[in-house]
Amino acid sequence: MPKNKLLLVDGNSVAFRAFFALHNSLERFKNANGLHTNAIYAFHTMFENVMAKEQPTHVLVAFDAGKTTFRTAMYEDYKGGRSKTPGEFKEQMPYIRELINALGVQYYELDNYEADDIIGTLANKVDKELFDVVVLSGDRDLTQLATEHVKVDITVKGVSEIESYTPAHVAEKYDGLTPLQIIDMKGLAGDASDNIPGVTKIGEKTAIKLLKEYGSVEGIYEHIDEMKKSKMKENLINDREIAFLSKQLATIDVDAPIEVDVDKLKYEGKDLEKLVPFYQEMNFNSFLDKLQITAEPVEMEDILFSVVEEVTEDMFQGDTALYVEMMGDNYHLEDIVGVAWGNQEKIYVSNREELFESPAFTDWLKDEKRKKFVYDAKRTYVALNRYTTAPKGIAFDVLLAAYLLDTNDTNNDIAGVAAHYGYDAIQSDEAIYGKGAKKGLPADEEDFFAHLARKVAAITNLTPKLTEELAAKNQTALFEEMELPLSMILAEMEITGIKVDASRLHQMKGEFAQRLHEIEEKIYAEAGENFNLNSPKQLGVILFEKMGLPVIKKTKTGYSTAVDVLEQLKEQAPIVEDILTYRQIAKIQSTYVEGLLKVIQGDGKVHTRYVQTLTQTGRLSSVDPNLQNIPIRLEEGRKIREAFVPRETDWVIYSSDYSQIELRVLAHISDDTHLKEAFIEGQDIHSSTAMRVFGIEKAEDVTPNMRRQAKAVNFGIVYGISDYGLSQNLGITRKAAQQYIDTYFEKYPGVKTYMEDVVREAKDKGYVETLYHRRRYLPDINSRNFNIRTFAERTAINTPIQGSAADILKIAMIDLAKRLKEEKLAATMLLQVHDELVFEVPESELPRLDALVKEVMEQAVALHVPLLTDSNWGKTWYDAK
DNA sequence: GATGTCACG
DNA sequence: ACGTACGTGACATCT
Repeated sequence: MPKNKLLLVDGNSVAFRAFFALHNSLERFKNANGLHTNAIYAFHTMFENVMAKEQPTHVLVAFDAGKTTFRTAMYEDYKGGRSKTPGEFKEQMPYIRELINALGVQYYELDNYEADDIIGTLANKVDKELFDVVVLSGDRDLTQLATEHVKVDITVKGVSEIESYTPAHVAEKYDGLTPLQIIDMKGLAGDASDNIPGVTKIGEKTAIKLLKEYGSVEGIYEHIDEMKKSKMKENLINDREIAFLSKQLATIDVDAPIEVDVDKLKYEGKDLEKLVPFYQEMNFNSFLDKLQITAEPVEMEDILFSVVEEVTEDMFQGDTALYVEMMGDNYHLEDIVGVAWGNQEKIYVSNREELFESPAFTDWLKDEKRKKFVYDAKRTYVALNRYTTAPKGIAFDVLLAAYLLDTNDTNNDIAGVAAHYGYDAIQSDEAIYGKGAKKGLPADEEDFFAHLARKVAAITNLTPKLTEELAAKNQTALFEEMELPLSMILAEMEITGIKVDASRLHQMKGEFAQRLHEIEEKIYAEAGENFNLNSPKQLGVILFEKMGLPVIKKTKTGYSTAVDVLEQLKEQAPIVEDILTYRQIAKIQSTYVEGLLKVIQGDGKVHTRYVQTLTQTGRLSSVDPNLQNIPIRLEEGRKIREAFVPRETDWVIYSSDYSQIELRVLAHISDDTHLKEAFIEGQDIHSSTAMRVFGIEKAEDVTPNMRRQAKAVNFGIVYGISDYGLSQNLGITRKAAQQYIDTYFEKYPGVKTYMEDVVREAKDKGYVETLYHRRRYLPDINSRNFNIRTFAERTAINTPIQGSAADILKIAMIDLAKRLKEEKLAATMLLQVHDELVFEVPESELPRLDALVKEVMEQAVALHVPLLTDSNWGKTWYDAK
């Protein structure tokens, strides 16, 4: 029979260590009620680490009972002189007990005794034949307990570093001492942290020397007469009583009157019923997520549902939750493996293709009046559109709502979102389907159906909850009038896709391959050897070791070879220029030419996916392929745009973008007189800034260089400026950059006030908002760590600007989709690139589209300054410039 | 899976 | 004194 293992944890000292392990993140660890949670969090991590490492069969956490113990009775100054325990720590102790309880572990305390004594007694008492013992503490005093069957783990640093004390390790560390002699050592040398006095002038070193000769405190005093006359001997004689008292104080009582039945300490696993709500209360979302994944197959209550044989109309009564399952991310291509729908009364599940043909089902999908609640409307829409018909009447999207409520908390599956809102009758997809190569449908079809049914139940449960939360945060309109309608428009844009001229790309591929080959050969010749040009590591060795170029910047792992570094080196070695060219072409070749070719579908188009629930600011992102970062700045790359063409030959690509939308938004929110004036009068904004910052009277006296610098300042303002950032960007000194900033704020006091106000508000409320109540929480805004805090401050400044600009474009898109339909234009909206919309349009419709787009975009919202757009068109996206 | 680099707004 | 511009995604390399 394998031996049992008993883990004994010194609750107070581990908690105390935990508190200080994450002390510099104190302000980041706060739950919704303002409770600090750093010690709870770190305690949890430390405890789980040891549990995983030791795999004990039995566990107990011991706590100190109170202020007075038998030791204070002996020596009233015991543990005296300690600085007061911080309030931020004390408030967490009750929750640590609650956590231990939820982790399925018992704790124990005993009047008059410290945790040490409980641990010592239990370690001493258990049957050594049946049990090994592991002690976890933050206090080295406990090392005296180490024996052949008791190992003492002491937390050393951070949350994960532990030092294990066995008798052998003690001997090694203390020059041959046994664990029990540690007590004698404390008797002689004392212990400042517990305020144990010890003998005058004797420290650890001397104590060890004495103990090696005489064995123990008692041994020393038995032979004290034999010692030669010395100051030390005198001290020993004078402090005899103190020595014995100190030893007694340092001795852990291994025979305390405790009433713990070791058999009752058997570890039976976590108590999920307590742990899930505890994590929720503490906002420990990462632990919550992990729980979904690693939790033993939770015994879920059975869920009632019907597997549909034949679809009938009565299956679609009233408001209904709908879920469409696919095994992969790309809903443009993935097979639908199952569909479930229902409400409180009844849930239906089906994996039969006939479903999509059945009129009862398709009529319901097409009926706008019969409301559908879903998780991820766009995904649902695109998939169903492909199999049968586009669903109408989608009235709620749990994923989208969760994202709006807290942008930090999504990208989870339903189970993650559900757990966050206190609903746990569902497991994660990973738990049911597995992950990586092993991902697939469960062996038992019944498990799969039950999982789908639970998703429908979760959506049903969460819809009213999240609706209420949105209202509480004043986000109902944002959700109902902006994000949800937009998701349908995005779905249509994705489905439409944009045509890509593969032959053009193939042609470019050949040309670039040729050029790359030539540059490569040249570089190898210059370097005198062949190496992997794509490896920054190998390139670093060539440039900075072999060729001896000066190291300008380092990364975590070695030399930096980024553009700004190479730019500074190109004077010194011709190879550098070639490397820059190589990098530029290689990027275009791999990411754009080859990358795009890989994702062209059978219809000759690419169908991106806009991720609507990801960014912290409200922007969209685009994946698979990313069509929001197609090259434009450099001519070489810009050519890629020649491959983006309209779907019909007599059509053109039309593009319209907002001019300076972020600075206009800033002018609006800050209400700064001069900034507003510049836009109202239609001035060139960067020149206007240059005039004010450099004190120029006439516009024609602004040099291109001044304008360039002013442009950088304007960018900096939007990003939450810092002297360092601006100096890097402009290649000027920090002092000069600071001078620019100071002058800017002097000339634009409204902007300065806005920045101060928004940061103060963020510190106050913990979040910032856009014009349309999109919210971003900034938990770091009050951090004591300079870097973390200032980063949050810059974010507080930038987010309302970037986010409101995103709001405006979203509104324009919704208005435009509506108008295009009303005006019965054939023109189609294809892409959104943050401040730009791209369409394809029959040439004959161009004038009408141009007028409409301009009108709608410029009138999308009314700001204190005008909104302006620039538009262009041509045979390809490249030509729409 | 993390890291460095580089494409976009 | 601290060491940064804001927001993204894809690719190649290396652990």
